[in-house]
Amino acid sequence: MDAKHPVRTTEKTLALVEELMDRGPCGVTELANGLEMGKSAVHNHLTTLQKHGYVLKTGDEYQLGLKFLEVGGSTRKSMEFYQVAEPEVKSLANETGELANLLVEEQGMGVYLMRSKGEEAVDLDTYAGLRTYLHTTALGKAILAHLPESRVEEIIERRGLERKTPRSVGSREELFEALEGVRDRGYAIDDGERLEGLRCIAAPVKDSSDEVLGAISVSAPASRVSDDDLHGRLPERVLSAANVVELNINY
Amino acid sequence: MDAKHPVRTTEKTLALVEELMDRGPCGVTELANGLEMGKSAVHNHLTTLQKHGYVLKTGDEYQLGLKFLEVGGSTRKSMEFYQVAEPEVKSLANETGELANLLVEEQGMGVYLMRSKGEEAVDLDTYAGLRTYLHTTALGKAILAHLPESRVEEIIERRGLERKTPRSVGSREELFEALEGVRDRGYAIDDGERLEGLRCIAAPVKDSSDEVLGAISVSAPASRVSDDDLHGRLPERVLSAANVVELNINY
DNA sequence: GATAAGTGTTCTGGATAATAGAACAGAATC
DNA sequence: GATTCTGTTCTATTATCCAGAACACTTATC
Repeated sequence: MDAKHPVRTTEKTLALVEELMDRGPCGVTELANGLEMGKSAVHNHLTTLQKHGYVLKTGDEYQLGLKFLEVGGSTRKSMEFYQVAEPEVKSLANETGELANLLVEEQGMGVYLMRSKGEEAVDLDTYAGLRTYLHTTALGKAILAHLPESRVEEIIERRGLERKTPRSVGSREELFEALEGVRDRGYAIDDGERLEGLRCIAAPVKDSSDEVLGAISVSAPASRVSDDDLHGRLPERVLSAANVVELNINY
Repeated sequence: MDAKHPVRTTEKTLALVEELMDRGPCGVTELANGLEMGKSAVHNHLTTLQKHGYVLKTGDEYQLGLKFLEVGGSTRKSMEFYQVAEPEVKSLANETGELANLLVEEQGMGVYLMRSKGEEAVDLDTYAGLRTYLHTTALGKAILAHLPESRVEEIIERRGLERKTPRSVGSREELFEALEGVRDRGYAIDDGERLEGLRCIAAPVKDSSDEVLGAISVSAPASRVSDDDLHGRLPERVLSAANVVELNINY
């Protein structure tokens, strides 16, 4: 699993990229200080990345370029699950008027593949590509509930169970209890755990051999989701969307 | 502009990433042959990228992970132009029922920031992040028409004017003539140049100091776009969308 | 079922290349 | 106009990347 002979130079480049992602546009000296590297080394890495389109220079500042979006967009486009689910998530958003999301698991984390806003949708700070802990969202719990228990244990081991808010899952017992509930109901719920006043309903998408491919959700402000909706109209609609994707994936 | 002291190891990693993007999932030997590198070197680079989430391994095959989408999505999200234009492109798609696009220029190439499909939209093989030559699309011509002539010359020098189809622009004279027309009309047209039977209308978005930020377009099959539409209803709608973005960007 | 040819992975030391540090040029600040 | 910031260039030395060989497997082939 771990690199036996890591390429240290590459690791420095990647650290530089992530530093640039966190800081936004900035100069050579600031990056060199943040990464504890010499200015000349940082400069060499930056000009190399620039040459290949991964970094842009405007004046004396460097920033990430859209080449990452090209590579990322291309990998997303090559995923059958995304291709099939995309139109369904879109109509889910249009029909409910709320925010609809698509999440997959990768290396123990949740990755948003897309989000689609309906007419009235709240504007969360999620975006395509954003990573999230699986145990902190309805989407993540819908996925965890249908992974083998050993995989779930691995993921807890690797990523921990840090509490995002006081109301959220924070222990192994709480999580497994929650996952049991998800399996019983068929869908996962987040009632203000991640964000006060926000309710989410998520359903898993499984392939023909019952392996979970990802999850679909709708997020809406509590003011527009009655307690009846939360266990009636909305889950029905989300489950139906997930079901259509399953049918289209399995031919 | 060019790296004086390029980091060769980083360049090898980037070459590996692009090879992986072109080939899709594949093994160590295939990559090593394609890149003319030793197997052990390729293996070291792959495990390093995997360690940081940029590459995934399934069985004996390696493939790109969604970390690129994270970095790319984050850079896109940090662009004010995208933030402001995104809802407008979406409603342009919904109201016309066709395919709406958003393009920016980067390093002499066009980069699609997003595409939004209306009810009847054709399904082109464009995707967020895709790069295209500027002179081959209506979107690109809308941008070129509002760049300083010296920039346009630089871009021609750097990227050439390769013809995509027999009908498309293929010489400096043709291009500058076309750009003149775009400036006169206020919008750019692609009438089957890029793809037989596909008509596109694109309008530039400029900031308060008249610098072009990008372009918005609608693409539709010729069967649904009359000659009247091509110079009436559609450009009006696209220009209006571009105008709204300009107003919202300049406060 | 034995052999051969494929795969990915590990290991090593010697050739390669990354980088710290100093020096430079230019901008901004005081 | 001196000082202190920038980003950039250069070089020598150190660190490290990588070819090539050997390994453990799996898959073909006869």
